[in-house]
Amino acid sequence: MALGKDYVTQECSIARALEIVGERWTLLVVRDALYGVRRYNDFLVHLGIPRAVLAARLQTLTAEGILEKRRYQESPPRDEYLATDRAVALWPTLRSLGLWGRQHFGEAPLRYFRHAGCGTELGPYGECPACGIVVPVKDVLMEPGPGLDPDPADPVSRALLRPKLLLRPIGTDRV
Amino acid sequence: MALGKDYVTQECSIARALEIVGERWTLLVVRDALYGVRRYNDFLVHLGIPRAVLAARLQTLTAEGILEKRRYQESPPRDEYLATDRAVALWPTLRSLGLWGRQHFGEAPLRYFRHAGCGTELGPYGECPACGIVVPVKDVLMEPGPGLDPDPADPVSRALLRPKLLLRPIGTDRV
DNA sequence: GCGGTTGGTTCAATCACCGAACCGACCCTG
DNA sequence: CAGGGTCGGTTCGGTGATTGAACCAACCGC
Repeated sequence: MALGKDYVTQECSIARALEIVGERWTLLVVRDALYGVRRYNDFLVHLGIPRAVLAARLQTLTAEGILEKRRYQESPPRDEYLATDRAVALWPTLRSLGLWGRQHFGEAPLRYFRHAGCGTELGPYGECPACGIVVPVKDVLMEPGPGLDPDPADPVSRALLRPKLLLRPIGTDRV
Repeated sequence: MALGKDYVTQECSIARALEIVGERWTLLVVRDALYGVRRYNDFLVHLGIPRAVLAARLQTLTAEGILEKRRYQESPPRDEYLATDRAVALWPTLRSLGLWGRQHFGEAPLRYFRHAGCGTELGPYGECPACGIVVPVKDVLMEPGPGLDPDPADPVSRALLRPKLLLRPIGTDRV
């Protein structure tokens, strides 16, 4: 975020956070990372983001320690971007933001998030009402809801139709 | 948010939410509204936002039902912008975002948020650890922390140095 | 040798944001 | 009743970010 003026005058942790994740697309990239998207091309087709912007966001997110660039094969050299603890720590924010969007502007739920251990749907703060604990992100099970297009075009959306644990890499079933 | 391309392809409540509050400055305007800022000029000096951008944000936030424009005096005609339920519903998001910013990128806490009833500092989800309840926004007491500039320039920041309940209008002690 | 995949970079056009100036309605003061 | 101040904007030129399309390079499999 640097558009002539940043939020430096704001003495506020919210402003500090928005300096880093407040740019366009950035929070959606983090969301996808938590959903298990890891590769440049998968982010690209799933988000419909311009390539240059995606490259810039991945770079700043990596520089800020929110994603981690890791080589997963040597020949040809290929890197993937993994969600770090800082990205995982954004889960409550993303969860409450999504809940707000659905309750005030959405219709049918698009995705359900459950406690993988017991199947109970998460409460507003990511807690499991049945178990009385805050569910770790890796134990959150994501399932498609009724509002979701059952036959999306891109393979990443299609992979996300199947129930999956957050942070687990998507199995795109590439051909 | 309309820059040639919006987030319409995203079937996601987070994307829906970001369409509305994802633009630059928007979440800071909502934050200020929760802090008790109500007037155009107070937003202006506190945020340091360009006038045209502020006018645009206030208009869209009003149109989306997040703020409510209300006349508070007739002559000269003056309006104020009040936080609606939709703005209040963003409190968990702002709270967790601010917490994330402080824990990962901040140093000393800038503001404390306490349960007005018992004085206990709020937990990460806006709950009172002592009382075991989620504290309603109007019962949240905001107090300055050690990291805050003790003598800020603008009168709104100065007014926010005193402990105050969220949503209560700031007393700017205007001359 | 050829086409395909992956992960980018470059570039012109467009759009949003910035800062400063201007404006109109109203008030208060002398 | 003229002059200055406040409040809540609008207008406008300049700058910077975003976009979409094109290009590119390394490598693979055939």
